[in-house]
Order: sequence, then C-alpha cells, then structure tokens
Amino acid sequence: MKRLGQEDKETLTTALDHSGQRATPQRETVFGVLLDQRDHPTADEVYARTKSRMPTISMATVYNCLETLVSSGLVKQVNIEREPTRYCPNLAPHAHFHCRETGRVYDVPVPAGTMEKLTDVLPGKYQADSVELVFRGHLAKGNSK
Amino acid sequence: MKRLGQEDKETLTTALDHSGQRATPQRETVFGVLLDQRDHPTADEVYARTKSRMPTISMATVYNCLETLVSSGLVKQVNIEREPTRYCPNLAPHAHFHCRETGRVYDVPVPAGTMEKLTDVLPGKYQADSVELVFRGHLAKGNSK
DNA sequence: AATTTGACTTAGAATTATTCTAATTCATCT
DNA sequence: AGATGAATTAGAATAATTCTAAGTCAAATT
Ligand SMILES: [Mn+2]
Ligand SMILES: [Mn+2]
Ligand SMILES: [Zn+2]
Ligand SMILES: [Zn+2]
Repeated sequence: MKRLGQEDKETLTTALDHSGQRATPQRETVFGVLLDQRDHPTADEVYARTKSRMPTISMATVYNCLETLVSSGLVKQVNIEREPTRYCPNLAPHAHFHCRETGRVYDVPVPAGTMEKLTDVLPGKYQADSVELVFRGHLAKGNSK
Repeated sequence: MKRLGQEDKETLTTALDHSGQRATPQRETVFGVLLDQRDHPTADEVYARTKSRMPTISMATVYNCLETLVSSGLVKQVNIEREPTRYCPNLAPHAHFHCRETGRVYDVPVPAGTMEKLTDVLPGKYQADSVELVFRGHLAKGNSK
C-alpha cells in the first residue's frame, strides 16, 4: 500500500492538529510505512522504506517525523536492550516478545485490563502512568513467520 | 562498607570460577559498590564510586568488570528508554519503577510466581526465558526517599 | 497578488555511551 | 626464573541520536 487510506489520513491529521502540528507529505509517508509493515522497524529501516516511496526524504526528517508521531500519540517507541529504538503504531495495550535468535520483535495482545492490573503489585507510593512488559526468548521452530 | 564481606566474596569467587573467570581486586571492588548502594547506578556512577575506593581503576576496567559480573550471573543490566545501562545486583525476580521526575529507578518486589505467571499471556509459539516489567510514573510526594 | 511568517525539511556536524585495539601488568604454572 | 595467558589500561573507534544553521514551503496578512 503506497498511500495512506482516508481513515488513516483523518486519524493522522486529527492527532497532529490536536498537538499543534501539521500534516505533511513526509509525515504521511512515514506514518504509512509504520502502518503497512508492523514489525517494529528501527529509524534506519523506516528511512529505507520511506525513501523507496519518497526518494528525497532525509534521515533527519525521518527522525523528526517519528518524533512528531510519538509526541502526537500515534506511535510508541519500543526500546529493547539498548538496541536502536523501534517504532510501533499499535495503540492497544500490548506486550512485546523479543526473539533472541532473529532479533525480531512481536506484538503480544493481552486480555483487557491485564496491563492495568499489573500495577497492583506497586506499593502505594508509586504512581504508575505506564506499564511495559517485554518477554525474551525464542520462537518454537516452524513458527519463523 | 568499604570492603566485601566474607559471604559476598565467596559468592563472587564461586560465580566467577563457575564461568571460568578470576576474582580480582577490581572485580571485588566493583561488586562491592553495587551491593552497597542498590540504586541501579550507571557505568559512569559505578566508575565514580569505585574510583573513590580504588583511585587507579579505569573506565575500561569498570565496563569490563560489569560485563564480567553480568556474564557470571551476579548482576543484571537494567535498560530503560535508551538511557545509559544501569546495573542491579538483586537476583530475585522483581519489577522496576522508573520515576519520570527524578530519573531514579527502584526495585519493586513481586509475589512469588508473579513474573512466571505473566508468560501465560503468550501464545504457544513463544518460548520466553525472561520477563521484564517496568513501571513509569512518579512517587507520591513525601516519598522522595 | 506580493509579502511576511513561521513551521518544516535538510545536510552535515556534534554528542555520547559503549566497544575495540594494542600495549602493559600481573598472577599462576612449569 | 621464565613462560603463559588473563586482566587492566589509555586512548581511538563506533554508531544511534540530537543539534545546528541554512534552505524550502504553505498558509496568513497586507
Ligand atoms: Mn536482540
Ligand atoms: Mn528518565
Ligand atoms: Zn508493539
Ligand atoms: Zn533492580
């Protein structure tokens, strides 16, 4: 999918507008790249994919667009073990699985309320506004997809 | 506490030996620094604290010692949001709380079996050998300790 | 319609935590 | 004592990200 659908474009414009920023071709393209292939790409990978759709874009702009998308709440950063930051447009609460063998990162859906309930382990003085859950291991073979 | 107790020294020697490495004054001192102040220091902070006990130690050696301790299983790396790696000698399963205001990282004890039970959310193809749980937020005021 | 404004984009330099290199030092073994 | 190899060290190299400063562009104002 080379361009953003009407619904996604609407989502983008609304979110950007809400945070006082503009929708631009670069931002649309980067957002489209993230929506199209949800494999938690790094900035480098986003750059390569975006460049194939918009050859004139620069690395700096990719970083700027990603930051804009994050600040508008449309995209989350996923940091794993000091590896380069990855980007995830899945806004539902979810966990991540990091495969030691391939380095790939997968979304793990969790039952509603699971992430919130985790904060029950926190002593009262800790006020958590976000919860991050990461599993690490390997995929049962025959499941490299 | 400027030096390592007999029990900790025993633990260190055993673990290092088990992974084919030697106990050295530098490694003992770095380990002691981590045991004495369990605030998840960065390599820089470990370096400063170690240098005050052993002024001739170098940054390279601190990194080397930390890596040795991690590889021998006595210390865990704690990575949060692309900040410099922190080091934690707490071997019990536990979660972390990261304060947005101070940047400090706290250990959060969890009931036995809690971390393991989290893997129940994983579809069968995912074989997890580690689980990481990080909360982010702020401390209720009056609890800056 | 021309001008102004400020947001956005861009290339390249700077930053910085960490790793690497190559030269010593040091403990242990023969 | 001499040999061996692990450990330590200073400094260079690496690499993801951020910063800087100059250019571009679209919308708003005149
Ligand atoms: Mn990996
Ligand atoms: Mn922080
Ligand atoms: Zn995700
Ligand atoms: Zn800890």
